[in-house]
Amino acid sequence: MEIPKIYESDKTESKWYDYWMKNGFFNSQPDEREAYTIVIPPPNVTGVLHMGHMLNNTIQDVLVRRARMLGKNACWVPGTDHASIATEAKVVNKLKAEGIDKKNLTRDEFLEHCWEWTHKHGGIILDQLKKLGASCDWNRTHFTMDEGYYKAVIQVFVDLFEKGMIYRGVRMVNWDPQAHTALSDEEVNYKEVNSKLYYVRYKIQDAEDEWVTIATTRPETILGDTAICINPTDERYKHLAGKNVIVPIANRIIPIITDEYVDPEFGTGCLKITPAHDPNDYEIGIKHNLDSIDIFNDNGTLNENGGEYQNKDRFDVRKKIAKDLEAQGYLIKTEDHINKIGFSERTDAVIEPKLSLQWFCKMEDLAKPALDNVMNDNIAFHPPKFKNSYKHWMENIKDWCVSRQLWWGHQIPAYFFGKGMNDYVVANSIVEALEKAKAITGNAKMTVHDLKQDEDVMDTWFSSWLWPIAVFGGFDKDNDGKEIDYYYPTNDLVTAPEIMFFWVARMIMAGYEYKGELPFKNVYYTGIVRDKLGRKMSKSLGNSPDPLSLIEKYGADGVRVGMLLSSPAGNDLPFDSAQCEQGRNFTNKIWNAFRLVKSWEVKDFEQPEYAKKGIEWFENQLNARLVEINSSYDQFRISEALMSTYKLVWDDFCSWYLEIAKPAYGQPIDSTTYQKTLELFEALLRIIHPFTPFIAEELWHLIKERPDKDCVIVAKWPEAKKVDETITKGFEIAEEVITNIRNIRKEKNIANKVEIDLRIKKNQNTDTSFDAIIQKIGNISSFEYIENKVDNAFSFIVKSNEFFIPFSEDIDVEAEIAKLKEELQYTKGFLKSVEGKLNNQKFMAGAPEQVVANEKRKQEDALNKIKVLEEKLGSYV
RNA sequence: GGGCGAUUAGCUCAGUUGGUUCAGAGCACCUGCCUUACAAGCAGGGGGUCGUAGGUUCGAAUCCUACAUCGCCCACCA
Repeated sequence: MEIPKIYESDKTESKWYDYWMKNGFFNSQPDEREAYTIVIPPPNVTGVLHMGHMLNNTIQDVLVRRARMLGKNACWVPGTDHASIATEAKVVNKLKAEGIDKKNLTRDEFLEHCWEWTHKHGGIILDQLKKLGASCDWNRTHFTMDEGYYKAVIQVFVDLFEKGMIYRGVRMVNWDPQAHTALSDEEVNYKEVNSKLYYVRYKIQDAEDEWVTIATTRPETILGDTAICINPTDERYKHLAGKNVIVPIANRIIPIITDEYVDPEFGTGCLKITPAHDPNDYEIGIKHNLDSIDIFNDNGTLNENGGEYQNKDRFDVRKKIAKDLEAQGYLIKTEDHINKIGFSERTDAVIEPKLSLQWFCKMEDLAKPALDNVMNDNIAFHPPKFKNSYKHWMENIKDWCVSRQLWWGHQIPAYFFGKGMNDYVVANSIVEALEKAKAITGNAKMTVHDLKQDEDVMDTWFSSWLWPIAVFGGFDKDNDGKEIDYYYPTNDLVTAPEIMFFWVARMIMAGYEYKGELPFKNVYYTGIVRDKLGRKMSKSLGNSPDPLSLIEKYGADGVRVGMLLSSPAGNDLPFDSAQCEQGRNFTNKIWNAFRLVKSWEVKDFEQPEYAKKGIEWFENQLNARLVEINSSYDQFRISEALMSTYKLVWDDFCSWYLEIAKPAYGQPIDSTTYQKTLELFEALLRIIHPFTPFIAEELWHLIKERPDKDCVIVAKWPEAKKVDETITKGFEIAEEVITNIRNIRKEKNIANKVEIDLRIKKNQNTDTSFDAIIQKIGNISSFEYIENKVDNAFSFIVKSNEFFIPFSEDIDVEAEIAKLKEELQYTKGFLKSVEGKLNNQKFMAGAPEQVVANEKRKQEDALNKIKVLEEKLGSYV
């Protein structure tokens, strides 16, 4: 069989992915096995795969694949999120490009465009995941607007409403004037902005040329002022309390009130109050019973209260009004000022605090169990440091504004039967609503046409917080519950810390509210994928490589390894394609190891001692690595599990084992060693499979012909047997001897193919069981233990034993002496420090027994070595 | 403004309750090799007073206190 020298990933990946799919290896049905469940964080339906997804989903796939091999019934549920505001924004833009204005469409027409867009783009990201090797149960693909899911969301809304946990009210909300919708606090990002502080004076009513000056960053809101506020303790202004002032330009009369809230140190110590456009002013307005004048339209232009500025944009008005104030002598001065301004997470528009009628969800009761069960580690965060910010958020949680003035999403199931604020019912369907409305109004003649459903939809997260329950039909009353009982609670959630509040916290709340139980046992937080300059990878910066071309270039396995090489949980991943290159090199290394093994000619003859010993060592070493690997996995230290796997393959197997086992050039290998090597290779393929599934499967089948269902993806994870420390230690000594031999070969320019002799003078009883390996690797023709030192030889010392390589030419005695002296000096220094400790009475009294014993052993070893070195030096004189 | 976390080799990170070979790994780097599985490779090697300053201790990367720098989260100062 001709095997190419380079592993060709593109030829194998789709082949095996199709094969796995065909055999249904990704699919899961409840059975008697233990379930292992992950629900995917559903990506936005209209998105494409980015590097963050790559990292996130690689981790999930690694966990799922290993769980499957551990004999669990692994179920990874994929799906997408309708992403209400993001998708709606995209569709609006797309229509705009086609010359269609959303305003001219009916709701149904617009939704049709949304669905079209969803169907066109929805599958892209899932297909990309397949290229990465994601072993999701695709039969279970869900979408947050699927019929059943939609029903569940409505049902939860109705339920919470009936429990009194959802209410409707006028509140100051974050208004996005571009998307024309309210946003939750979590959807607002605050950024520092250079702005100006305008000092504006207001004339005191009925006074001769008496003025009061306020400082504001938003002069346009003067048109909405309904009071001036001062601190009651402020001596400068005390006398003004109760008087009235005239609002410049608007020429309205407003009162001067006092409130502790005002900081006398800031600005002039006088604050203008605009209850309709500032959250604090709103509070003060309520407290002092002030009027509230809304001056903005929903799109950020001024409304009829804006007078001559009506229909102009808020930022234009700011400039214009500043000029006008100046011209009319109201503007005293302006100062540069840095303040924080809220921006919409989705549209990046400057948020306008705005009074509006919205739906809210009470959080206090929901938050309690969600906080407690994270703090007590019933739900474990990895890394645990995220518990801190989770706690802080949960303890200061505010009610959740769940309504959005959008069309794409789950429409709020409130049905209005009259014009009043409270003339509505909340119901699962319009039929149900009609019954309720009839009951309330006593109007038996009412029909569905008398009902008008609330136009708004719900926040996207109001659907995704139900994900771990809804994907298993947990809200469907007609469902037999077999699925939800079996798969819920899920095991691990892998997600980004950015959505800890948006999503993770709320899933936990929903879990306790609706299942009385946690939704997952572990939350693994990934970091942010950054470029070499430390910038977040994003489409707008154009610094993100295309995942699919990476896969094309390095292979999916190579990319997976590259992503995981240095990404401990919670740490950002500084991405460098060199890491994928390393990953690809790793797959190639395995490939070539396989080529070597397959190239051997096999014959029946007695197994050489070195091979026997090599197998004994490697089996032990494999167990040792397996213990490390399992422990790393159990602690969610995926990068460390990968590194141990990497070393097992590269260092232990390729660099040591294969070099030991391989026959001399042109010579055959004995069948025992050959069979054993294949067995060991299979064990390696199992262990690498979660990280590099494609090449593992390819080699699994190249090793031998197998029945259909015999695939590494469903093979058993190897069992870690007890590690024999004497083997580990013994081999370490052999390694040290071999390294010394290699060094001498290199220093003296003795090619590896030139055989040499080795003589050993034993001064200490050490493990000799790997002598055959030293002989093989060192290419030693004659290997003997002797009593006396050898003249004219290169020499070195390992564990007080002297090794000699006799050489016909004269050796450089001076150099040998210098080397010995140096080593002697070091050892003496070492001894001194050890004896310093042993002579310290406080150390002897305070240190534990074991530590003292160790120091004593170190002393003994050092004394021994000094003796050998001195004798050796003496022999040169 | 409040809180949290970090600072260990050029880079990315390990380092479990202070005490064995505790100063480590991978990559990068340097040297020598196209040796017959792999140059996407092999063999060997250099490199850090563990952010700074104090303190506790027989002993500190590890514990304590300040300070410095960076990052994250939260927050209504106009």
